[in-house]
This record gives sequence, structure tokens and C-alpha cells, in this order.
Amino acid sequence: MPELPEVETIANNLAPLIQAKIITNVWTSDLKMRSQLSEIDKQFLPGKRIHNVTRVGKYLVIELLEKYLLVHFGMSGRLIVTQNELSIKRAIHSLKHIHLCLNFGDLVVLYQDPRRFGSVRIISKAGPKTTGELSKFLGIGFEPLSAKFSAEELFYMTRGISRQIKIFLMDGKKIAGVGNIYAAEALFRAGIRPTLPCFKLSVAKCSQLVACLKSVLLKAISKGGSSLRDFSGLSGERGSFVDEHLVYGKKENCVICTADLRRMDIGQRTTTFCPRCQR
DNA sequence: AGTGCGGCCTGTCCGC
DNA sequence: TGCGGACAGGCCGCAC
Repeated sequence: MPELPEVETIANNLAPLIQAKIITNVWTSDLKMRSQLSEIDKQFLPGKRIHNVTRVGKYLVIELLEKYLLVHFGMSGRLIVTQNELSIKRAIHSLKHIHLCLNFGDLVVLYQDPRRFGSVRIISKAGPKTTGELSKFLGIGFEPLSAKFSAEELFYMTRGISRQIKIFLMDGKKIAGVGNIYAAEALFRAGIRPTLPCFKLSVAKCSQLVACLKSVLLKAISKGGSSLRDFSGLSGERGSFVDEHLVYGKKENCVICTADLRRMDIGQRTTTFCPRCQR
């Protein structure tokens, strides 16, 4: 389940591999995903050069001269890069759930997504010219690692909001790229109960939460993300941040106070927290 | 406007 | 060993 650190890792790994290269050939499964390339898109891509590979929220942004190719990994999406000694045809036939294949001649980038919650789409730069504008265009909230996302900002954003803080953290229209794993981990590290109504966050708590969210995301990026079930890097390598999860998916006791961790559904998502450390 | 919920998907795991 | 059901959950569309 790629969140910000995983997508950042994918972008960082993919950029040097395909930057300045030209797409020679495109194949799609045409199976229904949240969105997929149209016939026009498919005809457009061949011959186009990759200018840049970045990340906005949980989107992988493959930048061409006139357009953005956006990949959202949903729950189970991943990229696989393969050298072209395997022809496209053989790669598609030997791997299941491939929905997009970008051929660059010397290598092939495959998008694989068993659950098809992901999306692949093309956006014209006629609207959003920069990735900042793209973020606005997509309705994506604050990049949590940007300087603009501060304690003061979070305090301001949460005034008059009654929802539980964990749901707020995971709302991409408010804060970009934070999903179940990093919301749970940041709240644990900040000592904040996931069910706390947003408006009850003090300035001090906002400050802790912003610091913990930033540090947990940065640490995860430095470790290549969390490798859980459906996520692995480009060539199948594992992100090692999974070893540093303190509450997400944990059944052991709290690493700080040894109390039993509690599991509950928050916004239809399983959440683990420490009832003693998180108040 | 803010909020909550259902639906989309299939591989994996667990209990019988 | 085989099978059914629970579970994983980001995002969108919709209703209130």
C-alpha cells in the first residue's frame, strides 16, 4: 500500500532509469481500473521523451514535454522494471495483473496491480504547468514535508473540525500522501490518541504531531519505505522501514510502557494504538 | 461545508 | 486437502 515514502522511493529509483529516454511502445490491459489510459493517450505516448520523474501526494508523476503521466498505486499497485532481453510479450505473459507496459527499448516499465484500485491517467500541462499547480489541480492538500506544513498551520486547519485526528491525517485533500501506516505511526510517536477530535489538539500537540509526522516520513524514505504485502521496490527489493513500525500491524505490547496495544476501527480502517501512551 | 458510508477489486490467511 | 469467509484499504461519489 504505497504511501508517500514508498512513492517517493519509487520516483527516486525510477528517475535515473528513464530520464531523457523515449517511449517506443505502449501496451495496456484495458481492464477497468479507477482510471486507465484512453486510445488517444496510447497513441500519444510513443515517441515522447521523459523529462522528469517526481511525486505529488501519492501520485507518481512522469513528466513529458506537454503532459503528465500520473500513476496512483491504490492498494496493490507496483512497478516492475525489466531489461528488454525479456520481450514485452514474454513479460506480460509471464506476470499476472499487468495493466500498463511502457517500452523504452533497452528497458520496460510494467505497472502491476492485482486489486486494480490504482489509476493511470494523463493530464495536459495546458492547465497545471508546475507540479505545485498539478497538486492544486488534483485537489491534494499540504505536502507534509514542506516548510509550509507547520504546527501553526495544522492548528489553524483543525479549528472547528470535529472529525477524529487520524481520519483528518489520512484525508488527502488536507494532507498529502499519509495513509494508514504513517498516520498510526506518527500519532503513536506524538502520544496522541487517534480518536481525538481535531479541534481538541492544542498548539503543543500540533507541534509534536507535525514533528513526528515529518520525522517518520523522512526516516521511512531513508529506509526505502515499508515493504508490506503488496509493496516492493522496482526490482523487488524490500523497504526496511517495516522493521521500525511500532504500532501498525503490531500484536505485541507497547514498546514504551508494555501495555497491551488496542485495535479498533477508525473510519473503517484498522488502527492500533497504545491506550496508555496515547491520550 | 463538513461528515460518514458504500462500492470498487483479488490475493492471502485462518478456521473448520 | 479443500473451501468459505474475513480482511487488507485509498479514493470517489453520494446523501445528509
